[in-house]
Amino acid sequence: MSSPSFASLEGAYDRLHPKVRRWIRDQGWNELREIQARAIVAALDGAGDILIAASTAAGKTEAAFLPILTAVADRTQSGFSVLYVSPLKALINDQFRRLETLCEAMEIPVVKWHGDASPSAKRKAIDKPEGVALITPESIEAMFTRRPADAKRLLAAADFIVVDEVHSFLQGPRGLHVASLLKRIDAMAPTSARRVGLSATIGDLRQAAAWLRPVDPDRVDILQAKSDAPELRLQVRGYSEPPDLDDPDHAEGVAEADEEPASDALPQRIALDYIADHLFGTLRGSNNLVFGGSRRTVESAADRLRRRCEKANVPNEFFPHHGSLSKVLREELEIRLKDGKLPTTAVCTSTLELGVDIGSVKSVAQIGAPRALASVRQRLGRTGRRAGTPAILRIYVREPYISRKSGLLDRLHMNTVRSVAIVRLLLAGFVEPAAPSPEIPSTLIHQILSVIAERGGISPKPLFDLLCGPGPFASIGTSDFAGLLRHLGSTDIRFLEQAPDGTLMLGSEGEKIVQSRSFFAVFETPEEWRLTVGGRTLGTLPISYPVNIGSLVVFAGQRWIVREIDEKTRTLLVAPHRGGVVPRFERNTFEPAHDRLIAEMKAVYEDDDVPPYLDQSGRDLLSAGRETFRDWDLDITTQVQEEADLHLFLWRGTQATAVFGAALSMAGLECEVHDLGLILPKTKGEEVNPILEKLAAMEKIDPMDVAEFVKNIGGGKFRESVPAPLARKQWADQNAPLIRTAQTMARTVLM
DNA sequence: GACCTGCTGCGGCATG
Repeated sequence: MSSPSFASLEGAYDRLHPKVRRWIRDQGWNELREIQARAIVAALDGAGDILIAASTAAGKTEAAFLPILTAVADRTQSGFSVLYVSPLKALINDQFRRLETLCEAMEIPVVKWHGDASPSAKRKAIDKPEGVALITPESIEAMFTRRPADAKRLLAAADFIVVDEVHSFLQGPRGLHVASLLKRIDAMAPTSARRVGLSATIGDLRQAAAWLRPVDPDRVDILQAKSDAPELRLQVRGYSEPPDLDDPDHAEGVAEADEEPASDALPQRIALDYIADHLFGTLRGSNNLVFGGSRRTVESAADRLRRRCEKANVPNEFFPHHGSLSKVLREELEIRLKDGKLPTTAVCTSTLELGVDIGSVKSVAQIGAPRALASVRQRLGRTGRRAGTPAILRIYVREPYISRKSGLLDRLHMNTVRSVAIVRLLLAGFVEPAAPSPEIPSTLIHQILSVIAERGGISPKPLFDLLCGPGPFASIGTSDFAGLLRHLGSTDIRFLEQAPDGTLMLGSEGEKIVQSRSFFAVFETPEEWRLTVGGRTLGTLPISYPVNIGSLVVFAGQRWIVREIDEKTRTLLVAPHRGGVVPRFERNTFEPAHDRLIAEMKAVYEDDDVPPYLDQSGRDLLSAGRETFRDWDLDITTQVQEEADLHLFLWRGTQATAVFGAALSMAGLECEVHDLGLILPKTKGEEVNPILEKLAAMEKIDPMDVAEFVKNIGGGKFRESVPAPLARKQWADQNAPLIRTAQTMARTVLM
């Protein structure tokens, strides 16, 4: 774990291959960044794995590749010497451009290997595998299942495997997938390749080290860049929805009218209209990113901003960017941002949060209070990148209008308070650690199918040894595994079949799944409509979105009318139109908040400081929220009866609150989760207290019992093929610590 | 009351 002292770094440059040194001089670089010097020493003096954690644009790629190319420069063995694994094709294309001249100077071939990369370049690499391959996890998967013999020839002899954006793999099914593929590459190789992880600044570096090398995390050399965070300028602006607005969400979906209506029928302006006014006045003329939080808000805001440009008779410089827009439209915008010739503001979801090079922007804005520090930091990394320029962040908070009918939760102004809590934790340097992934069994099923496809057949024992043990599926024991195999072989699943000698082979369903092109990714893509105008694809809408001939839709920052519907090819032909409705892209989940964020919200309620970065309206909202908090004595009061409903204030993160809610469901109480606790509809305190007492008094709550009451347990592409007992056991294992705190919570909430 | 990500191999044809 030790990193060399700075004194020993001075000779780092001299350790590099002469051709690398010449390339560095040709770039006109005066010196190496500290993180690069440290990586050179770690890679060339050490023999183990390395984790490089530094902010965007800190030169991580060069930190890894300068020493790695030095180390492999004289290699003659066949097979790729370096694999670079990236979560994004676009990132591979960027990195290819950055590595091209360096590799050319070293006479080391480098090949892009993803779905859109040139087949002939890939074929050439198959004929003569050498040098560096830049590849996606799904392309590795494809190589394993479609050309296993080549997989071994190409991948097994690698000296280094570089994994970029490691933080994006620390939770979720795709991270489990990559970890499993790395393990399978190791299993083919005579000696394990050294792993080099590149990561943004993250909460728990040891977690990342454990992901990178599960068998020996303590021996991963962790190099963290000394943070040279730029000056931070921030503002939190508060906006209240107008009075008498039945449903601000509905209002957001109605695009502003094209013509000014008669003065007696002025449409109600909603908070988003005022936010758009401010964005238009503040951001015009420079490059910026506006994070909208949802595709719907992105479209709604982009439409409002474009209209302001039209009204002011100036060229539009605000464009939407999200995952449902066609690649062409997105790339046009990315190029426009990077070029920097025309002032450009992208209104985006998290699409522009990581990876892809769009240059440095002047400021970042966020519509709606953020829920995670990890993404706020990542977004801030897009601004203030040139020396001497500050990082600018504006948060636009929307709060409901308060009338006499308003409820307690509305009056607490949680969004404003959460924004203040976010800023406090941002300044304190807090970042959420990775949460456990519920998709472990589903992803294991994927890998079982993949290994069998790769090898034709395999016995249960070697299959277990290959996939399980330390690594992504460590929580699956031998009996779980045996149960899973039996389930997958059952007549209603038919993923597997077993030969008389015990060899596992693909069953009829398993065969179909593996043959399909969509097998390579461990995540699902829902069915969608394709929107086209004059043969050009604008993007996609969920198939669940109701459309008719004549439907109006705001999409890609413009307004359209649906002219034709082709059910067979799932295509909508649209034409420009003046009216529009902003579509819903649907999904009924919400981004979880961490324990510490909610605890900080409580601290914000209890304090009486007036943060200087709040505008006047934000200050008013904060102070009104605090007043409500004090009026109800919420520092000590945990139960509040509000008409027929009972509030339980828990002040815990989303996951702990949800687990407590599941424990209550077990006891027969239905409830809804929100940031500060639970709502029990049509419930009285006297009904709840005996149940809480019982929970608090129980010697031990068995997590398996609670698991019975969890809705949508597990997750992942193959969740429906996970045996129910295994799904419950996994949930119980992952949530056992929270079940223990649920008893403490029951005691706290008792009145 | 949420977001994002990825994709083979082959036959048949036109082209240089």
